[in-house]
Amino acid sequence: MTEQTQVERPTTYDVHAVQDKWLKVWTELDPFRRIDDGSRERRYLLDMFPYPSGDLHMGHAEVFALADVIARYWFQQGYDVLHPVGWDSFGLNAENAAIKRNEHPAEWTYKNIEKQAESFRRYAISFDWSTRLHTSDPGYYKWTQWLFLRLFANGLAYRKASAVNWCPQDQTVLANEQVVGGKCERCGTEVTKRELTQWHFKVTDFVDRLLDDMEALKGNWPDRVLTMQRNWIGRSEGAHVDFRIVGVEEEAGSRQARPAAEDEERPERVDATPASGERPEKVTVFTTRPDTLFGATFFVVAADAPLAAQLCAAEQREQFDAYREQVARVTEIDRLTEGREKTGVFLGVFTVNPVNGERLPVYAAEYVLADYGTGAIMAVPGQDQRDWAFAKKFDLPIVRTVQPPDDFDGEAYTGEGPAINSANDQIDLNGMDVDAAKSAIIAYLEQAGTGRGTVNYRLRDWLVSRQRFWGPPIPIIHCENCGEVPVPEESLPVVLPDLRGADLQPKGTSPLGSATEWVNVECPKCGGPAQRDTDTMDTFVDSSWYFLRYPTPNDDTQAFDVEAVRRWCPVDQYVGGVEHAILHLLYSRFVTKALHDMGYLDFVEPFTALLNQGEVTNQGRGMSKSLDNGVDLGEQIAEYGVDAVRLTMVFAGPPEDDIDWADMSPGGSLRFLQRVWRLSGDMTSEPEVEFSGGDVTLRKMTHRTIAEATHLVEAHRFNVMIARVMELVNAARKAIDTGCGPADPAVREAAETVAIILSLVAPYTAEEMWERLGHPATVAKVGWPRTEESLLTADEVTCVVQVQGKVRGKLQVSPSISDNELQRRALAELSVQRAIGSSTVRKLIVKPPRVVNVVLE
RNA sequence: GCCGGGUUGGCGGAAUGGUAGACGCUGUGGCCUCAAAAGCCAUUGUCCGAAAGGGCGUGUGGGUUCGAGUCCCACACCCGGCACCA
Repeated sequence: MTEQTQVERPTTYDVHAVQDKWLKVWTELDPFRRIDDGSRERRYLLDMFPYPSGDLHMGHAEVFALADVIARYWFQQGYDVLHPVGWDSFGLNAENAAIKRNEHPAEWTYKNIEKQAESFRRYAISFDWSTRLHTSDPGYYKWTQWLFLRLFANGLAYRKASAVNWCPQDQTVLANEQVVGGKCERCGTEVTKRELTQWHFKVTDFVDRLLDDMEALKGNWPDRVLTMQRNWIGRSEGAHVDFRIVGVEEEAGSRQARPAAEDEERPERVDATPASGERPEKVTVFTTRPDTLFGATFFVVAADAPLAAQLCAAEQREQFDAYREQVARVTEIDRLTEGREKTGVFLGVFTVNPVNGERLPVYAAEYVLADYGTGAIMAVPGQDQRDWAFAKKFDLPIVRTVQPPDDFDGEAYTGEGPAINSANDQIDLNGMDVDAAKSAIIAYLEQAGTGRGTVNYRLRDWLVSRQRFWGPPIPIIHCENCGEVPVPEESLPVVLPDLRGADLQPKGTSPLGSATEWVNVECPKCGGPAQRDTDTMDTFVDSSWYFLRYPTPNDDTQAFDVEAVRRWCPVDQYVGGVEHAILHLLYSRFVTKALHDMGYLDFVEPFTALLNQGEVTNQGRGMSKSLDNGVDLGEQIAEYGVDAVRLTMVFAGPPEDDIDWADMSPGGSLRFLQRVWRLSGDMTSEPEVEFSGGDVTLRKMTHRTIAEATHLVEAHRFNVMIARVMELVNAARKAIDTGCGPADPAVREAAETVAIILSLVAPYTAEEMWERLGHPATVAKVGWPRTEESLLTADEVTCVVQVQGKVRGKLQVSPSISDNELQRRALAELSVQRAIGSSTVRKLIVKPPRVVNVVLE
C-alpha cells in the first residue's frame, strides 16, 4: 500500500493484509489439533469429505463455513474436538481427465488435492491437519480391501449373475442407488441393462435394522433424509401366495418335457432357476392385497425374469422369444413412462387360484418387474389399475372384490370398502373391510399351506464391482481349482498396476485386465495358476468407513484402532449435502452395522446427528458451466475477503435452506465487518479493566446476547445468532458515540464479546479485533464468554395493552409488577380509554408483565 | 398416487399462543465533499389522512381462544423423495 492511499483511507480495514498476517500465525500455532488425553470431553465433527475435482467452489464454501461454526463453538466451549480433513480421491473424474491428458489419474488427483488444501487453509476451516487422508493412497485402500475381505469372510460379499445397470458412457455397471430416473447419476446417460456376474454387498441382510434404527435418528437427522431412506428401503406388508401350474389341456403335475434346445440358448440363466427341463411345481407371488385374491383373473410374470422362460410352453416359445427381445431393447427411460401401453404375450400355461380353483392364463409382460417381489403377480384388474389396463387390452375378465362407493366412476377401485364376491365353502370375506379381509385370508392361506403373511422390500444388495481403473482393486483371486480365493491379509494392499492415458480407455471390461503380469498370479491356496479379479470397487466403498479411519489415520497395522474409535465415535455431528441421502449415508449405516456384528464397533449408527446444508444457486438455478451462471469462490474472496464470504453464507438464512447468491450481499457483510473492526479500535480503557463498573444497560445487552447466542448456535440457528451480534455492535457503537463513551468498561466488554462470538464465523476479523483489544492470539480458543445471572434480568419490560385484541397502548413496567397495579396502569392509559370509549368493559385479561387485554360488551 | 417439507414486505429472512416484519439487503431523502467513493443520520408492508390517528395485512376457507403467522379441520399452490414396486 502506498503512502498516498494510506492518507486517503486512514481507517480502512484491509482484509487481505489481515488474512495474510493471521494465516501465518495460525499455521504456526496449529490450534485445532485433537488432544485425546482424556482431560476433556471429546466431540467429533465431520464434514462430508470433498472430491478433488478442481478447486473449492461456492458449495464447499457454504458447507464448510456452516460446519466450522459448530466446530469452533465446541473449541470455545473447551471440548477436545476431532475435526478431520481428507479427500475422497478415487473416482471417474480423475480417470477421464487422465485419458484426456494421457497421464496417470494420480497426477490430476493429487494436484487438485494440494490446491484444495491450500484453499481450505486460507478459508480458515478449523481442521486438525494431522488427520489428513486420501482414499486413493495405498495406505488407505489397503484397508478398504481389508473391509471387503471381512465382509467376504462373513458372507456379506458375494458374486452373482443378474441383469445389472450399465452406463454406456462410463462403460461400467452402477448400483441401483446410482441410477436416478433411469439415468447415470454421474454423467446423465440413459442406463441400460446387462447380464453380468458382479460382486455385491449383502445390504438386504440388514434391511430391518436399517429401518428400525432410524427411530433413534429422528430429531437429529433431517426428516427428508429419513423419508428418502424409508422410501428407498420400500417396506411393504403383504403375503406370498402359491399357485399351482397347469398346461393348456391338462391338470397340474403332468408336465411336458421341454425341448433341450431352449436351454442351450440361455446357458447364463441356469444359475438362478431350477435345473433345466424341470418345471416348478408352484409359482409364488407377492401381493399387498391378499384380500383381493378371489378377484385374480390372470397371472403375469416379468418378461425378463428367468421364470418366464421356464414357464413358457413349447408352442408359445417363438412368440415369447420375440417379445423378450423386444422388451430388452426398451430403455429404462421409456419403460418408466407413465401411461405406457401394456404389452405382453401368453405363455401357454395356467396357474390355479388356490381359493377358488379358477384357471388363470399366464402372461409375460414388461410391466411386471423381475427384481421386485418374486417377479410374478396375480392380476386383479378390478382392484389394480395396471391390471385393469392389461385386462382391457387382452380382453380378460374383470371381477370386483371390493365394493366401490356409489359415486365411483373410475376403472380399477383401489380404495376402502366391503369385500364382495369373495367366498368359498371354507372362508367368507364378504362384508369385511380391507384390513379385516387381509387378516382373514392370510390366516386361511397359512392354515391351508398355500400362502403366508410376509414383508417385501424394494432395497437390493449393493453392487460394488466397477469396470474402471481408479479405485481399489477387489482383493480376490480366481483359481480354477479353488474358486474365489481371498488375497491373504498380509499381501494387502493389492496395488493398482501402473496404467495411464490410453490404457485406461473404457472398453466395457476393466482396464486392469490388460495388465497381464499383474493379473496372472499364483493361487494363494493351491499355488496353481490363477487370475486376480480385474474389477475395482465403487468409490462409495471408500467413503463408507472413512470416519473410522480419522482417529488413527496413519496406523499401518490396522484399518482403525478399536479403542480410539470407541473414544471418538460415533460422529457427534455430520454435515453435508442431501445428495448422499440414500447413497453414502445408507452404505455407511450398513458398514457400521456389519462391523458392529463382527465385534469391532460398540455402536450401530455412524452419525448421531446430521445437518444438510442447502444448495448455493445463482439466479434461482444451480451453478453450471452450461448455464454460464457460475460464481467463482476465488473471485468472491478476492473481492470481499474470506470472512465476508463466510459471514454471507452463514447469515443468509437457516442452514438447510438454499442460498441464491444473486440475492446475497457479501458487500453488506464486509461493511459490517469493517464496522466491527473500527469498534475494536475505539476503546480507551485498558485490557485489564474490570467490567463490573461499566454501564449497566450495555452490560445487560452484552450478557443477554451471550445467553441467546449460546442457545442459537446449539439450535443451529446461526443466522439469528449473527443478527443478535449485529444488534450488540449497533448498541456498542451508539454507546461510544452518544452514550457512556469509549472509556466505559462496558464498551470493552461488548467488543470482546463480539470478537469471541464472531470468531466462529469471521475468524480473521475476530483475531484482528482481539489483537487491537490488547490480547494475544488466538481468540479461537479463549473460551466461550460466561453470563452473569444478575445481568440477565431486565429492569423494565414492555407490556402491551390491547382492547378487543388490538394493540392500543404500551407500558414500561417492572417484570415483577402485580396484577392489580398492571390493571390500574393499563386502564389509566389515555389511548386505552379512548379505545374503550363509551363501551362497557366485560372482562379483563391481565397477564403480567407481558399483556393486558380489555374485552368489551 | 404415496411419503416428507414448505407458502410472512421490493429481496434474504425474524417472531416460548401475547407489539408481525427483528437483523440485513435494496430504495428514498439528507449530512460530509469542489465532485465522487467510503462513512454517517433519517426513512422504507399497504391503504385513508396535512397531521394526530385509523383501516387492512403472514397462500385460501372454516374452527378453537380474551388473543392465532404460531394450535385444529378442509383446500390450493410450491419444493424434495419414491413410483407400472403388485
